[in-house]
Amino acid sequence: MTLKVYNTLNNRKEEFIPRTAGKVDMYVCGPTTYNLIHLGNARPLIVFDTVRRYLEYTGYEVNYVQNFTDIDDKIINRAKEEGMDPLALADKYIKEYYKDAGALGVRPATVHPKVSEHLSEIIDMIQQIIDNGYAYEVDGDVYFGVSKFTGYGKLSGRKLEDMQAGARIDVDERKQHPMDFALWKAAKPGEPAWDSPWGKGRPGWHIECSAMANKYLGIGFDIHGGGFDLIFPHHENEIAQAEACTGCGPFARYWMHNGFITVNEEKMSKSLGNFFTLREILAKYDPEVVRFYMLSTHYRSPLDFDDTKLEMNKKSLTRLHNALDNIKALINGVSYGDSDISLEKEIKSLLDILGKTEREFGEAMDDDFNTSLAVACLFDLAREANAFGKALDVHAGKVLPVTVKETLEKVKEKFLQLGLVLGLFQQEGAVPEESGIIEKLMNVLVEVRQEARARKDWDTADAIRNKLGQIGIVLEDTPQGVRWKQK
RNA sequence: GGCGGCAUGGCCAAGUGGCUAAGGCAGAGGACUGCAAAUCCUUUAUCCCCGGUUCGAAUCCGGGUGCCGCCUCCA
Repeated sequence: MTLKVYNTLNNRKEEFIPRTAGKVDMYVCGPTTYNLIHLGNARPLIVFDTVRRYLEYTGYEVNYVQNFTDIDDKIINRAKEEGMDPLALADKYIKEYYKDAGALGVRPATVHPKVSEHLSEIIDMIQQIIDNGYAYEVDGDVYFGVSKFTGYGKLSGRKLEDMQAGARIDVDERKQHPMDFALWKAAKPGEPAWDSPWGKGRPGWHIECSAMANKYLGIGFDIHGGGFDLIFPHHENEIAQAEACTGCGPFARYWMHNGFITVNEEKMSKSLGNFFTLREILAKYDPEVVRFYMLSTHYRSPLDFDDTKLEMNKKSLTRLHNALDNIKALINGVSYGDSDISLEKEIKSLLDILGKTEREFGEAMDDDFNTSLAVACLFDLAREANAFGKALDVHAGKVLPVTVKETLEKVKEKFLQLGLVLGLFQQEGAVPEESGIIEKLMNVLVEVRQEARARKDWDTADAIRNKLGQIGIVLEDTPQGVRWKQK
């Protein structure tokens, strides 16, 4: 099994070979923290968190760097509106970011560097680029001269000549080439500013990632990720800066880009009125559903978001949870010991399926992180496990061989393990609180209902079940006894 | 205008040359159940259109149609 990764740099799937055996260094562009993160921000978080989890699952040690852009025009404008200090505003939304990411089951990166804490690295890098002849200063601004960097356009597959023709921006006459971009912006009155060899100012947008990736991972690190829209100009510029500074390349070896999220088939944007913060979605849906939804499509494909699909995915996920619940109920609700019931054939068959699931799951993920297929593997296992449970039903009430329990434990473990690679089932281990009082109350209700059923008093039995149903508690009568769960 | 992507059953979505085109949701039928729930079994596709390459194509090539994205801050 070898991992293949689609590399935007060459527009094809390539075998993944890390620069250091057993280790992966990856950098993912993080949010500009001027607001709560929106739906679109959530996708790369989930995608690259899953990439990281899978790499770790296959034995790599992953060094994961994700920046926070806490110095930026949008932050400055927003801060002005709210009468806040820009850095304080950024800091506030960094805290909110952690809440949202955490809810989605996204683990914190190994390092979360902030622009505001890396000014000296950034300034040093800009100076080096100037010294190397790739950048020039004009009135306190510093621009990168794209025509001097021969590799410009290699990531996005664009040629400078073509871009010139299509440029729609007002060209700053001080630029040597219309596509030149700012490494350093001179401060206007009232803006946050830092001292530099070119006077007071702040970094341009692209330089931060080059500088921080370089600091924490060094030139030639393994994976650089982000959204499709960042290919140009952001990532193209990152490459130009880093390689112009160090004089060598490649800056990063594998470039991965996740597809966009659309809402009702249109790009999400404030002007179209289909802009959603993650918070708004999480108010209506379990974060696990959102995560599952995003992983149900390959990361490079566009994904359309709407309530109908969310609802569909919620039901799909429930099927997986039900399978897990069914397995657990069999483990806990059946007596095991010496038994003359033979289930060797069923056990062997289930164990074969288990091995097959694990293998196919790996093959799916090895193929450029095909989470859609990987999820299908979980559904296949769920069906087989349920069928196994079905086979046990005919022996309800009898003592079953311990090997059955051991098999079920293995299935449960593998199910949870593979689910966790996708970041699912993270709540499974959660300990129920409430000092067990709800548990006790439910036992009383179930007992009363069972007594009613014993004397065929269906009206009473059904009334209890229906009324519980109205408050979101589902009762299920199974061969192994009564089960209840919250909907 | 330049560049790139996509088009698979009612819906979502894998599959990129060859056994019966994964999986999920919804629908239909059956089993189980006092009735349910959960679950299992069965069932639903001429892979956008037209040409071509090939013994053989959803899958490769050409053309067409439709949709989307990037080129400007954007995940």
